[in-house]
Amino acid sequence: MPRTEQTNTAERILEVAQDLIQRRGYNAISFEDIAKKVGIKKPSIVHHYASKAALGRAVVRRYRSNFSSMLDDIARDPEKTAADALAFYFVPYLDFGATKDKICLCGALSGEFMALPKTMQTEVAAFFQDHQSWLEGILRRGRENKELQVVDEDPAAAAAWILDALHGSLIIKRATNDPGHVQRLVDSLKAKYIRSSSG
Amino acid sequence: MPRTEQTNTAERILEVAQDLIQRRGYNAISFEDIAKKVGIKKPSIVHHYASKAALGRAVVRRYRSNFSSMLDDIARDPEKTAADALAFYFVPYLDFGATKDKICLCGALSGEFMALPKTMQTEVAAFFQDHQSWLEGILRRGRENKELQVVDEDPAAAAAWILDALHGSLIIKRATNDPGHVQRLVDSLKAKYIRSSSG
DNA sequence: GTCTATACAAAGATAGAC
DNA sequence: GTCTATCTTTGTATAGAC
Repeated sequence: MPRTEQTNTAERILEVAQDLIQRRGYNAISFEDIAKKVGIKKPSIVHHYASKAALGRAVVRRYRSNFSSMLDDIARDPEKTAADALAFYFVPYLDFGATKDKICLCGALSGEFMALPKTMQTEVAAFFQDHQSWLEGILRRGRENKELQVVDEDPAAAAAWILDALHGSLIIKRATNDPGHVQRLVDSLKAKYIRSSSG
Repeated sequence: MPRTEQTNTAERILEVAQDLIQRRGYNAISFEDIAKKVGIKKPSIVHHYASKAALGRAVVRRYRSNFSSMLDDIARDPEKTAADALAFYFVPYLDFGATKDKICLCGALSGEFMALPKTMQTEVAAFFQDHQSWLEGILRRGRENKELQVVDEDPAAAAAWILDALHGSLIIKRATNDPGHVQRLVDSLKAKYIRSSSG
């Protein structure tokens, strides 16, 4: 009856669904799985999200939006150098890397991309494009400022390379059960792009 | 009745199943999908592979084995330099990259890794470990021979980086429908590691 | 080795009471 | 907004004829 509790159900469904997709993918999970974790019954989910596709789309959209807000905050912060921004960008990947069985939501969905509803495909594509653009902007700024070491490289190519490597590292760290995998990649990336204070 | 025809059915099932998984993942496909493409009925598949998990495992095992044979042939060929071997390694990725909706089998399976049968997980993990070891060996040889530019880098770290980037590039090229994505990454990798003949 | 027929469980989704 | 009950389809798998 308290209205505040009820409004949160839609949000809790999104959180649980996201967590499950990051672990197991989209086609392997069901309303039943989600309902159990939220502590409700299957039809209650349908009340909030008309279909599994609609729920899936809402999950990716929210994830993408949250990520973008964070990235924009960093990019706009006048106290942050391009090197700071790049280092901050790595943090969520390091966080996923530190878990045993979670990866980026959109990385998880990419394996079964062609078996995803069209509306979800659109959101996943937009996620990667957001990140490509953002990274490209940071690298370009860092090259002009000399805050980053982007010398013989096209910023667009470097951005794609970084994005490819980070997402690849997540799927491989989980498949090979290698806890240090992502950390080692990020160390390499930092060594390459971020001018070290000791050198 | 001709025995030669019948023996091939098991093989054709593997080929079709692999193709479907590379496009849509494991949990999104069914015996029905496979049977239709092979031109048989569902129960005929079960005759060759006792369960979906058994079929899935056979698909990955065969893929891994074929890939490894190719890699070993290249590595053992005395006429091939480390640079040749690395360039050859990129070819299958470029081939996947040239398709609209196919990626590496093990990359496709990695998104839903935790929702895979244990026996499949083992094969997928072994695939990535095979490739890590092989790349590491080639890079180490190339560094000693001076056939490759691996200077300030640990060969193990460089191998992981290359593997991460290639698999990441496949999932992102498909999600963003970017036909040149993998080619651009491979160009970057070649520029970095393979001493160009013109410079 | 392939088929028809069928068992059985799980999935997404709907109807309607509370 | 949540529930029970149910519909319908699809999935994996089995039984047994040919």
